[in-house]
Amino acid sequence: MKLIFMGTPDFAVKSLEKLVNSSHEVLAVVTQPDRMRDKCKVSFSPVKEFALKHGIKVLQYEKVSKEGIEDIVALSPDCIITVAFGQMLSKEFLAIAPFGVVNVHASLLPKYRGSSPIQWAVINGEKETGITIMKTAYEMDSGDIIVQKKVKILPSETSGELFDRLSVLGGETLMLALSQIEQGIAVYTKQNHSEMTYFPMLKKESGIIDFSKSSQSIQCFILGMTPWPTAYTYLNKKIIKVFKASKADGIGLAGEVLKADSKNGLVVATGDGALLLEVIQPENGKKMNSKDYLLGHKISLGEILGG
RNA sequence: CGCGGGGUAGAGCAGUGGUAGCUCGUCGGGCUCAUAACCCGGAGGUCGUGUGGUUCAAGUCCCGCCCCCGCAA
Repeated sequence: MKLIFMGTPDFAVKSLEKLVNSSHEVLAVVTQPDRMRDKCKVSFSPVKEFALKHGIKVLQYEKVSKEGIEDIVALSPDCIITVAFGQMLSKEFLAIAPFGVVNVHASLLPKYRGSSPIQWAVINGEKETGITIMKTAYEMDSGDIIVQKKVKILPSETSGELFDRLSVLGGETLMLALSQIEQGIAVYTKQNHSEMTYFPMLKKESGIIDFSKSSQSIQCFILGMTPWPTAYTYLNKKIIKVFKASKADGIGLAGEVLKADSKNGLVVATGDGALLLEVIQPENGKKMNSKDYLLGHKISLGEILGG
């Protein structure tokens, strides 16, 4: 089939890679404008990087549903694929291709609608999640399901690690769905909308740790926020990122520093016990073990993290 | 040319223009039934880089370059 691929981050690249190495023809790639800056250089989105490397035409619009419609229609694709694209599509746009717009979503719909399904699944301590391939409908993540695959979430798996696994599975599952569509044997199953859950897009500020919660849920929170947007707290008004924590003994006010020395590491009280913050990153510092951090920084006991 | 912090011992950090320091680790010794404990002693640095500038004197001030990081996207 003749396809147009729309996506932006690394997650989408795996699917694009599958398509490029298949019998399908990728007419063009649509990705977000190059507004991402890294240091002094302008860096392209991962999807754009990949497309350029493989000589695929790249199109970029602030709103593809408005500015891009004519270009897309002119290419007359059989089907349009979206993977973590980051723009809402108009009804008019959804009707361009004969087979419509097919989306790869990283959750078991109708659960975890929204743009950060992987992180939220980890944050909520889910045991499993998956990939859903659906035909995009106007309402966010509400389209009919074509194929769905489950995966287990491993204990102490971070969002980043799960991202990697799901991006591969996403590509494979997409291929399966496309071949079904091509052969005309695809079954479109309506979602049970009464069971739907929706979680908002994560922002930088979403990463602040609430130490009044249970140790368990804070651990899930940290895993879910890693590597982005990153769980963090404040110490002396400076941000301290937390990458890894394990349960420890102790009790105190939420966020209270119970231990802080290079032998024990940094132990902080939570709502139902305490956590040892193992791997942290101070502002302007590298990621390091909290024990190393404490060799050069003194934290007095009883200090409250956060706020 | 987006804003900002930083590169000093194996690790993490101090260091007001004037002998290079602290905590931990490490090595040796001591005390212990014993120790991640305690005591004594030692090793380990051309202070990111430049046959750069200022100075009687630069880790410290100025200039260039390299690298790391935070914020913002």
